[in-house]
Amino acid sequence: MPRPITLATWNINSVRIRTGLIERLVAERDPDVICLQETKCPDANFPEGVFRKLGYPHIALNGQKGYHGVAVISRIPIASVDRRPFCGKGDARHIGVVLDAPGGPIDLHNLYVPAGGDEPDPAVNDKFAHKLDFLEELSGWIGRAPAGMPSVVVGDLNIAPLEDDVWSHKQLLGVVSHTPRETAALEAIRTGGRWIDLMRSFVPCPEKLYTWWSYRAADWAAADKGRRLDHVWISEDLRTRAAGMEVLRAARGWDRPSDHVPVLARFER
DNA sequence: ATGTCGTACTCCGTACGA
Repeated sequence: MPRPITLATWNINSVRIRTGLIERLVAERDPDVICLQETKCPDANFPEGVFRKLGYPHIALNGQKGYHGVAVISRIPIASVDRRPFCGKGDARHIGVVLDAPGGPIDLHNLYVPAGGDEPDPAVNDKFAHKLDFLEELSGWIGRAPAGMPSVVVGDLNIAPLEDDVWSHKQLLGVVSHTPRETAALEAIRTGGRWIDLMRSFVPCPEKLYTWWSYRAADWAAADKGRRLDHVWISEDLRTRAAGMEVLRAARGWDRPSDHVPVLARFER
C-alpha cells in the first residue's frame, strides 16, 4: 500500500520565530502539506527558502504585517490558489488551494476565524460582532455542500463546538469560543455543508480532545484546561479515504511553543 | 484563570490582539 497523504494544520503564532518548530514537525511526522495560521508575516518576509530546502517547493501565501496570515506549504503541486477576503476588512484569514494530488485533485481551504475578544455580546464588543459576521459569511459560502471535487477545510476556527471539546462545558458556556451562539453557528455551517468532523470521527465524544492550551496557565499540562479550536473537515467523498488523525500534543511542550499544537490528518492515495 | 505571549511603534517601554 502506498504511503498515505498527510495534511497538517497548525496555528504557529509567528512563522518567523517558530520556523525551527516546523522543522521539528517535519522531522517527526513528515507531512505532505502544512497549513499555517497566524503567520504574522507579510508575504515578502515569509521564510520560503527554509521550506524549499526542507522539500516543500509549492508555497501559497496570504499574509499581512503583524497579525493574522495563513499559508500552505506543500510537497504536492498546487494547481490553483484562491484568497477570499472576509467582512471587507482586508484581513488575511483564508487561502484556498487545489492540490494536484495522487488520486486526483483535492480542494483545500485554510481558515483563521476571528478570536472574538472577551465579551460575548456583539452590542458592546466589535470583535465578537466581527466573529459572528465572519461566521455568517462563511455559512453562505462553505456552508453549502462542495460539488465535484474532494474537499478539505482546516484551520483555527476559534470555536470549540462540542461539550467534550473543552475542559469544562459548564464553566465555559459564557466564554468566547464556547458560547451557544458560536457553537450552534459553527455546527450549522458544518452540517449544512455536509462536512465531516474528521477529528471526531476518530476520537468520538465523550473523550476529551484539545488543540490549544493558554499561555497563561502556570502548568498547562498539569491543569490540562484545553480547548479544541483547530479543526479538519472533509467532504463525504473523502470519508472512505480518511486513514487517521493525530493531535501532536507534545508540541505544546516544545521550546518556546505556540499555544496551539499541530493536527495531522492522513488519507489513502 | 487578569495570567503570557508576539508584533510594531509610541522605539529600550507601551499598546494592541490573542
